[in-house]
Amino acid sequence: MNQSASPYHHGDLRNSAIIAAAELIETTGSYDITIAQVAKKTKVSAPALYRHFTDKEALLTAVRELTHLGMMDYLAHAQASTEPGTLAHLDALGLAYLRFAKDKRAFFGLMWEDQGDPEKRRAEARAKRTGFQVLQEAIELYFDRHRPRHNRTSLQTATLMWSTAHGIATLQHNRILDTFDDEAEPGTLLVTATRAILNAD
Amino acid sequence: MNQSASPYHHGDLRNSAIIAAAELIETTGSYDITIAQVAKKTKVSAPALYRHFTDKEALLTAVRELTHLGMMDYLAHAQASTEPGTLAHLDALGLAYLRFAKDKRAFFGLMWEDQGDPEKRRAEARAKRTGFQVLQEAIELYFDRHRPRHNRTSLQTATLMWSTAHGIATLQHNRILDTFDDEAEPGTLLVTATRAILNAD
DNA sequence: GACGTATGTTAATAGTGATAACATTTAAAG
DNA sequence: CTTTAAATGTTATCACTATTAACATACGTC
Repeated sequence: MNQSASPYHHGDLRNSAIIAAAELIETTGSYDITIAQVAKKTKVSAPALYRHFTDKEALLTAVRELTHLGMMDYLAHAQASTEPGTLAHLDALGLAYLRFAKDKRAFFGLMWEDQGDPEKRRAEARAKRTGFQVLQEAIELYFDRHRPRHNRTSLQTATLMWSTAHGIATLQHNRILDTFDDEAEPGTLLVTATRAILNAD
Repeated sequence: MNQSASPYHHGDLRNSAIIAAAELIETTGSYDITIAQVAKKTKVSAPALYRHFTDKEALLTAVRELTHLGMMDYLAHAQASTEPGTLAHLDALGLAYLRFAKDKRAFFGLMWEDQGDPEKRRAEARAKRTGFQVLQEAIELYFDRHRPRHNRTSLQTATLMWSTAHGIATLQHNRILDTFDDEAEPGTLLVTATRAILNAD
């Protein structure tokens, strides 16, 4: 019962390490963290982490899972605060995405990083798809109420909208948007693009 | 005159190193190269490179300059092979961007990387703007011939179009597009978005 | 209570960017 | 020319990385 009596075994090192890593990413503003930093923050030796993660990448993958959940929170909040099937609903989803990219800058960079290994990529595909499907379903509801002039599917439209939102978010993330247009306001760009994609024939 | 007589001084180490770095990035398909690799390829000791670059980042910055020139080639070719002021001209520019992202995968990743230091970012801003301005001017010519229903400026439109192209390119780059929509064809997405952005009110 | 497994530890390795101290070549100045 | 300073190389060294090896301790089960 007395924890300080047996400090040899941590008890929940795996989860603690994931949280420590996430906190480090949060505070340093970069996902370029080291195993040693995580170990220190968890008050454990660096090799101990290898009992719970095959390598550094595996730890980051675990953080990515958390990150996807975090993004889902943003999307869920947007969903809950607007009426499904409305244009405002789609706007809210896109704006939530931009807000997430800005609020959780380092995590945004981390989560879309290429995994290299096709194996690992597949493992994370589900989490990525989940967010995308939220958008696609929202678009379906929108199309139910507002029949578009074009004949693109909800899937095609979602891909188009996500691409646009992702482009804006990424340019903002890498601080390039200002370079192109110092007046550009990401949110304005997004709602403009959204309307164009939904309505154009 | 006899080069092999005095191999101590390389002669043009700075440029050789930049080219070696670029070739390494090309062949390995990643811009995560090491100073040691570049030194070896240039047949010089690693510290020698520090006579010509303050640090690794400075070397990569030099490669980025080359990369931007390379992208300009793609854009220039697109410009030369289509009639200015036409929709086909704008399509060609966007498609050239996508093709560059695919052909020169590692370089595409490298060139848009965030510089962190605002100082360094400014230094590269010019190169980034150059490509953007090509698009903006092409849009101006297009608007001269095809008065749009909306009243967005060429700058706003260029920002919107670049964001979209960049989003598609980035999702493709990070191998996420398939995850969302395995039928999605980047070029088709782009021309669809282009028309929507240009024509929608 | 003995014993295997899980989970820690410290020691050690190869590879990283970078600096210091030293060597050689080149170019300028006398 | 020759002396000398600057430019540009070299090898040795450092602090730090991810990771593995060898060893130690605690936990759960028979």
